[in-house]
Amino acid sequence: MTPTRQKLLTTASKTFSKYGFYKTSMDEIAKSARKAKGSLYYHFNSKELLFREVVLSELTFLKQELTSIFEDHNADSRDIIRAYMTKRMMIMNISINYQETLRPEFYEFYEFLNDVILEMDQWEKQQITKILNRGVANDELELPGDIGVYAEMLLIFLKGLETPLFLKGQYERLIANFDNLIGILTKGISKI
Amino acid sequence: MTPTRQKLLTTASKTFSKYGFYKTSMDEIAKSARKAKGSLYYHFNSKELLFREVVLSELTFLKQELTSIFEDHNADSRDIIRAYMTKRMMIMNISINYQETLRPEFYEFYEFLNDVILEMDQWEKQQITKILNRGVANDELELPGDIGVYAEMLLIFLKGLETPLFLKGQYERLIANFDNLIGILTKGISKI
DNA sequence: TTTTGACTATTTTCGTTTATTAGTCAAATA
DNA sequence: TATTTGACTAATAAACGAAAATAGTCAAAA
Repeated sequence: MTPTRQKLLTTASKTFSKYGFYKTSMDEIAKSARKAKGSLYYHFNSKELLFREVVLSELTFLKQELTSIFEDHNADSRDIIRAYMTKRMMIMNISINYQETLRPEFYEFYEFLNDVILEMDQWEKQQITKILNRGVANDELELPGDIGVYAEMLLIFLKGLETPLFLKGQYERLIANFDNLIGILTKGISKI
Repeated sequence: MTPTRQKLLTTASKTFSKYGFYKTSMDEIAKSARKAKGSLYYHFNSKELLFREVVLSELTFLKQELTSIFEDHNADSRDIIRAYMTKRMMIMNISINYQETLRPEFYEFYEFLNDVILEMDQWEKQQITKILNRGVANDELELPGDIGVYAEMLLIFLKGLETPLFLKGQYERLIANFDNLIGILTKGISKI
């Protein structure tokens, strides 16, 4: 990662998060970064690919933060799940460019990001499955049937909350109660 | 409810659900119903008020259907909650005009329906609170703290699922697993 | 009291011009 | 060779006035 590329990427991220993908021009990004537009196209082949990198970097950061949570092998499964969910929502709340991809606009915008989102979904499903499996192995959780399905369900639940929390700006208001809901949910799968 | 008014209302509902609020004209509705446009304005003062009536009738139907569920006083609380949630999603899946109000479009469309939606939310919160209270009284549920807050959380959860299920058209694919998720949730609050 | 359709006022669409923006490339730089 | 530059072109979007469509009105009729 050269300094120029880094500079362009962070400037792009800031500008996109301020004006959104469609209201941001490549000229504007280049100018803000004090670089020529040619450099922008040398490093990122198109506007879509640039935005892709920006969203990808937000998701990469999210993954890092989440990974640190389930690496704590001493914690109780229920606590790990709780921490995972809370942290996930906390980071997503500041991932402004990811949030833009949630808008179900008219003509299926952001289709070029489908694979990025899909990859993240699969990653998350994997991690949650890991946590659940560990919990069952430790005799802390009770999950009859396919554990993968439970992981998928939890993910749907989390993703379902994204619209009310981030697009309708209710994160601040609801996050306090969110703990409550997670409490119920984790109690439902807890053996103890 | 005169026959003309009824005819206009059902025609409006059909047309709106086919083309959406903005792509449907009042002329089109009047013509489809084989009535003069003046009649449309005699019964409903504006296009917005007409759409309001249409959505209201969908929500009224939903209320009726849901009411029949928690009137069964012999059923176990957990089963009632499960039935409530499943039926709610089933009816909403066919409430096309309500679904249109879920789209968070650019300029805060459908603001004129805010009070209708708010009223429905309050009604639902009330009903869920009732069910939970009964469950606690019957010693079937365990809910320390404010029961109203739990009801609100359940509602947020249900409303959070509306976007993935209806706007992203995943209802058919996910409804099977939905039961699973409700199972976990209700187990979390179950005493038995 | 309800229904009608011709009528007006307001919005939206359309076609054209103008301006902006995405993307290219040969030359310069390191 | 790898990177950076900015003038350049092609594609897209904004601006705008004219034409069409649509929301809403109203006097007459049923």
